[in-house]
Amino acid sequence: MNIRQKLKDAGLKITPQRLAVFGNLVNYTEHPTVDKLITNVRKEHPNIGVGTIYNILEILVKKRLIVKISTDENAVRYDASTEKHHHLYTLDSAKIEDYFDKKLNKLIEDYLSNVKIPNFKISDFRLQIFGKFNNSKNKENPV
Amino acid sequence: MNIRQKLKDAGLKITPQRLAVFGNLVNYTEHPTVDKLITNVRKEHPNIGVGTIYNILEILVKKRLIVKISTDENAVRYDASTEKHHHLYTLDSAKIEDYFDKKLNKLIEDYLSNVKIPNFKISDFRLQIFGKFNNSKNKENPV
DNA sequence: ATTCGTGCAAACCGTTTGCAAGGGA
DNA sequence: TCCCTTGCAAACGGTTTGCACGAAT
Repeated sequence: MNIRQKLKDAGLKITPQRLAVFGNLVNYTEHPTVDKLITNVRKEHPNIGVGTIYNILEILVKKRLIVKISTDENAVRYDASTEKHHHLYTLDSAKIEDYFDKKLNKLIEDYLSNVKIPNFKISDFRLQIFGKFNNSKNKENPV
Repeated sequence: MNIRQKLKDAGLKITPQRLAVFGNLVNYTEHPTVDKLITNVRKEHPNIGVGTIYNILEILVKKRLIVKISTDENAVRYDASTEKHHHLYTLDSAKIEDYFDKKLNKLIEDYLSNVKIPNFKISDFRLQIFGKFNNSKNKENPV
């Protein structure tokens, strides 16, 4: 399903700004900070305001088209991947990449369903994997 | 090992402020925001400055006595637990609790050591478990 | 005496808000 | 047309920085 359709299904008007912001998130597996997102989007839409971008992001989160990612920076990042997955964090948190692994999903899911953490009802989980990339291809992503 | 000793081993001078900040983090498994931490610490040290607290926290991180926790809030949280563990996030992120589970550690560790993510060298991992508490004991923690 | 740590206050920067003008259905 | 969305700019709040004073060795 494409971006326009997702926006429409969510009951949102299709605007160039929303297409740009949403499209930008969808097309990169490295999850930019809002700051970087703004830079990217302004290549096509030089006059887009930061308020607009934050507004769009919040709406997309509310409509569950994207999701906030935890970081230990003072900046939020967003993830437009719909399929369940995990994240690879580089040590300096300069970027966060998706990691898809259905076997891992199931492994953890099965385990957690058995342990039954006392007094805690699990709704979801996500693995943070810390480390670093070691090939040149990933060292510098054009985002 | 107690707090004083850890500070000393790290080559840090022992000051009332550092004891208060570090001690406060150690004694609560719920990881407060800095804002809350300041409130707590000021009960004993009304004149401690925010700069001092941020400064202390940064030093403790650098000395690896505490660790930053990822959140999707616009506020950093810290964790003084030295033993490897995971985190329980409540849906509104109002608090983050520790979750210790050696079997889970090993399960994931074994799995990850086999999958060998291409071009990525893993140094650590941490599971984020989202959900909510459902007993009164945990609903309101006195922190 | 020198170095390190603290308190204070201003600066910084990511994010939020308010409002008038503009654009999609 | 009507309401939703945008651009702009000011406000906000968590964090950082600079600096002079104070404490420890």
